[in-house]
Parts: sequence; structure tokens; C-alpha cells
Amino acid sequence: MKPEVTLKKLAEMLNLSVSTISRALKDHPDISTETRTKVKELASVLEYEPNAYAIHLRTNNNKEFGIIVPAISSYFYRSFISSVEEEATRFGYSVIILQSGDDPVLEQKNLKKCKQNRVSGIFAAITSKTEDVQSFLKLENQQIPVIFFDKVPAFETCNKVCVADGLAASMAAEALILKKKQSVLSIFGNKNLSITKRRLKSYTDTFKKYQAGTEIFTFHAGNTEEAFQIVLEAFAGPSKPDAVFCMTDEILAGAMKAVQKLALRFPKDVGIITISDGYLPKIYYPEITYTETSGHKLGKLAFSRMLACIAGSTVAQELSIDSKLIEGGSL
Amino acid sequence: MKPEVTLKKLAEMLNLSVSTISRALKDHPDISTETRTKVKELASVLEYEPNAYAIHLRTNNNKEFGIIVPAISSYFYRSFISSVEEEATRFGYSVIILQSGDDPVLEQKNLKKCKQNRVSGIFAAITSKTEDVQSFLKLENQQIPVIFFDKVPAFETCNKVCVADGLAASMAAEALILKKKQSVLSIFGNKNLSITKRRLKSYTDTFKKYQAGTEIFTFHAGNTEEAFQIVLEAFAGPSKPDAVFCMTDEILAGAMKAVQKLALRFPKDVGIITISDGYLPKIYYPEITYTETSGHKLGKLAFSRMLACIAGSTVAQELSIDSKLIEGGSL
DNA sequence: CCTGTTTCCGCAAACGTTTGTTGTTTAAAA
DNA sequence: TTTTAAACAACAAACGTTTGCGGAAACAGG
Repeated sequence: MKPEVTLKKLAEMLNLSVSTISRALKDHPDISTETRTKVKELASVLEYEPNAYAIHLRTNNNKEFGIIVPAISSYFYRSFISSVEEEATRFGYSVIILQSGDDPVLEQKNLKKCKQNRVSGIFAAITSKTEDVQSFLKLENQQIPVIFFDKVPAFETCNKVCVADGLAASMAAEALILKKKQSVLSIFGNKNLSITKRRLKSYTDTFKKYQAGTEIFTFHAGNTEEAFQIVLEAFAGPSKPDAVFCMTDEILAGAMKAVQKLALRFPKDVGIITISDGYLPKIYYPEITYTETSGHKLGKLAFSRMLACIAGSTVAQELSIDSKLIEGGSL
Repeated sequence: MKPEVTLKKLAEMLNLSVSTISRALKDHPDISTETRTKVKELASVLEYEPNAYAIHLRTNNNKEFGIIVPAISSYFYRSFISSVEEEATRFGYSVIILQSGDDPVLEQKNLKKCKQNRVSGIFAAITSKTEDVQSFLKLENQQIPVIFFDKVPAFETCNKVCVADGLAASMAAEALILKKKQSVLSIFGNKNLSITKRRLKSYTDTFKKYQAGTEIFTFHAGNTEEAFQIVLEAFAGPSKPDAVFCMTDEILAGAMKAVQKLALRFPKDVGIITISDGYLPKIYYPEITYTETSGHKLGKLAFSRMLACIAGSTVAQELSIDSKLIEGGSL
């Protein structure tokens, strides 16, 4: 184990004190230019890198955020992360990404890791099984802000940023009404998720509001395969839907697979619409019409909220970004 | 800023010394069970969390790996990361994930961050523009192992783990020959990437070897859209291919979009085969036949290599994992 | 020559741990 | 009763930094 290059080592080699080295490296005016360059030269040939641990210990100021997500698999989370990373760098912060694998136990471990690393703040999307967010909220007392995003706790008052779930769903409903669809197979996600409930409510409310007389057949699919089966069965009967609504990309993938199997042409045989972050809709032809939920925008919003919290904002806020309809050719 | 709970604080509250607290918390036999429980109780009500920075500074033993990737967007990298994470936890390590955004400058920054954090080792997939990996290799002198994976430097001798690129391509070729395809539209990726070159060579070599008399039309697509256009044009002419080979998922997405636009039925009108990590092929119906490149397996391999390096293995090795054919219904 | 400023640099403490060593009790053995 | 060992806990140094403070040299103004 080669011993690491430290300030002390540099100091000894140059017959200077540690403090002088430290100051020289950061252009402190107390140090003569001559000494400064001498120190910097040696530091660079020896490839001195400051020890992050020592710095953080000493300064007690960890410019680092934790991002805890169920998984980095979805395009939505990835663009959220990239967006936060981008902002963070701009403000001299860095981020660590923790995956919970949708497992509350792992989630707790990740949270602990954040605490042990004394992060300056946490962005969290909780797992679908997380029931108790007290461990998150406790952090707030210790002055470390927690911004929940996307998958947020249902009841607690805390800082939440979300896509306008309701809006995205009702916009999709409006699009369906506009196209005069009569019979819409509507596939939503896991029944227990608050996001599902909100979207479902807005969706049905919108149909009621317009009194379009559209028949909507509501199903819940936990994954791609289930969505696949649902569509298959729906088209097996005598009365076939003239449109399919998918609540997520995951569901869309299953639905489209079924559409392919049934050799349905869209939009002719059936209209398709989904709520998405934008990747999957674009790989089909025609491209799928969707209402957008932008991880990128959400990241920006979450970050600005984080900065506000760090600056002292103490009241919990629930923010959301709006959605818009992106027309493909599928409806 | 609420002051953090430290050993010292606990010590004062219990009228014990810091060292006693430290030992009590880790069940050191020197400490009486009575004291131990007393300490642990207080620690838990105060939610004491050890300061990671102090520990690492003191012990100089950072059980942490860095993973540097161009982006976490591909399914392949994600499964690689998950796989490494999994192994890491098993061995008491943790990982930090750094994205370079395919930008060499950012890559260098990430590398520096790893150095400053004194990681125990680095897994790196270099960007497509990275030309000089000296900065990576220097780390090896400082006893911090670097395992390149997937996107590895072409010439330097260093630790590399890859999927058997050649194998995957030649297996795909064999599958095409077996199906007696006569005219194969073959779409490869960026011409300059070494992975493209290897796959292209193995692919064409295999056709030569079997002397099947298959006509292969080779194209290069840098992205999904280009692949889309290539397929469209290929089928615009009078002589239509009876199969399409895609080198990556990205290309597959474009090709399939074109297939949908042209309303081609597969495998009847045209056979499809691709090299993939397995996500995309499964969202189509019928599912696409592909030769597998498993990020998961690669992660395991890379990790075991890392452990060997840490244990003292000093010679550079180039390892690869094999591939296998996963039959969908598309060929 | 004596003050008063600059200019430059070193001393030392502190951040929160871990750990080798030393010290004090208590109880068992002689 | 004295000696010895075991049981328990405190002391102190160290990890690599940062930073307030103090101080020596050099130089200017009087």
C-alpha cells in the first residue's frame, strides 16, 4: 500500500509548514507568489489530491446530495437524476445515487448511508411498499431537507414535487373524448399506489364532466405481462374497445405487444394513448400519442426547492409541474 | 444547525470516556454488558449515526467502489451496475455511480472524484471519445485497481472484461444461415467503435466460413433514427431483404419502427435478429430472437476480477463472457 | 534609531473516530 | 493478610485538513 500524498508530505519535502501548503494551494494572499508556485508544482508532479474525508470532517460541510430511487430503470427517473446532477454541478454540489430495488429494507439502508455520509439533503422517491416515512421526516429535524418526488407519501405533510398526475390523466381523457371514442379500455397501475388513485380519479372525473357517454372499462395491471393479458382478453370478446388508455410506459409495452399479436392497426382499428416520459412512445410506428411527464422538469423543480430549504425555507410545500399532450399518430 | 450527535456527546452524557463509548457500540469484550446496553440505549434514542468521514479518515479503509459509465441509460449498464452493487453489498462494500454523459471532460472529473474519495477500486466504461486512459492507468500504481468493462481501451494492456462481441455476432450469423436466409440487411453501429469492428468481422467471417452464399448488405447507423431510414430505403427497392440483423438495441428500435411502418409481418415477410441485453426484444410480438450480452453476468465477472486485484493479483487480464441465442419468434 | 506597518509563515487546536497502552478496581488464589 | 490476575475503563495519539492567531523579518516614516 503506497502511502498517500498528503499536505504533511509536501510540507516536509519543501521545508514548509502544513498550513502554508494548505494556503498556498488555495491561493491565500498570505502566501508569497513564489512559494505558491513552488508548492503547486510539487503538488502536481506528485499528483496530490486532497482527501475528501479529511476536508469534510474538518469543514463539516458536505456539498453532496443523496438521491434515493426504487430503481434507475425508468427513463423518467434517469432524466430526473440527470437533471438534478446538472443543477448540482452548477451549484458546486455532487450527488450520490442510491437504488432501493423497491425494497423498503434496502431503502432504509440507503437512508442510513445518507445520514452517515452527512449529506446536505435528500431527494427521495419511495418504494411502492414503503409505509412509514417517519425515518425520512426525522431528518428534517436535523436540518437535512428531504424532497420527495414522484412517488411521494400520501398523507404526511412534507416537501413533495410531482408531475401533475391528475392533469396528465384528464388531458388524456379529453383527447379521447375529442376523438369521440365510445369504448375505452383503460389500464391503470397498482391499485394501492396514490399515483394510481389520483390518475384514476381525474380520468373518470373528466369523462363525467364532459358527459360524453363514453364507456370506460377500467383494469389494473401490476406489470407489462398483466397488461398484455388484459388487452388480449378485452379483444377476445364480441364487443371490442375502440381505444386503449395506458397509465404508464410499462403498461404501454404490454398493451402494444398484445396489439401486435392481435394484428390490430392503429389508429384505424384502435386508438392508443398513454402517459409517458417520452421514450417508449417514440419507438412505435405510428408514434404513440401521450401526455408528458417530464423527469427533467421535475428535477429542476425539486432542486430549486432543495436550495430554498437549505436557505432556510421551513414550511412544507407540495409542488407540481404541468403536463402537455404530445401528438403521435396513434389516436 | 443542530450539532450532530457524536461519541463525545454520548460520553459526556453518560460520564464515560469516548473510547468506552466507541467500544461499547461495537461489542468490545473489554466493556461490561451493563455499560454496553446503557450506551446502546442512549445511542439509539439519540439516533446516533457514526460519521462516515471520521471513520474513513481514521481507518483509511474505504470500502467503496466507483463505477464510471457514459450513462445509465442502457439496460446493459443498468444490469451491470445492479449486479456489481449486489456483489458489493455481499462483501461489505458500497458503490458510487458516476455518469460521464459520454464527455471525456466529465469523465476526468468523475475520476478525480473517485481519487479524492479514496475509493478501493474503479469499474470504468470509457466514453466513445476517450483517447487517453493514462489517467486511469496511473491509479494502478497507487494500488487502486481499475477494471474496464464493455467500452474498454483498444490497445493498452489493462484489466478488461467484455462480452464476447465476436461470438454474439457470429452466433447471430449462424442462426441466419440455419434459417437459410438469402439476403440479409445488416445494420451495425458507429463505424469507429472497436465493438463495431469486432462484431462486423466475426459476422462476415462466419458467413464466409459456411459458404452459404448469403448476400449481406452492410450499413452503419449511429442512432435509432438512422436505422429507421436504412430499413425504409432497403425495402423501397425492388429486391427486398428476407432478414434484418441489428447490432444493438438502439438499432433494433429503429428497424422495428420501420417494419411497423411498412406493415411487414415477421417472421413471415422478414426475419429479425439482434444482439441485445434482453429488454427490448421482449416488448414485441412475436418476441425478437437475439444473442444475449448479459450485463448481469459481466458485472459478476468484473467484481470477481476486482476482488482478485485487491487481493494482490497484479497481471492485467482480458476476460470475456460468452453469449447465447435466445429464441423469440422473429426469425 | 525607534516606532509602526506590511508581508510572509508557523503553531496549535479542532473535526469524530479508532485503538494501543496504561491505570484502577474487584475478586480470586496463595 | 498479601499477591496475582482478571475485568473494566480512561488516556492519548493518530488520520488529513482548515483556520484563528501570533510572530519574525523587512521595510517605511518620523
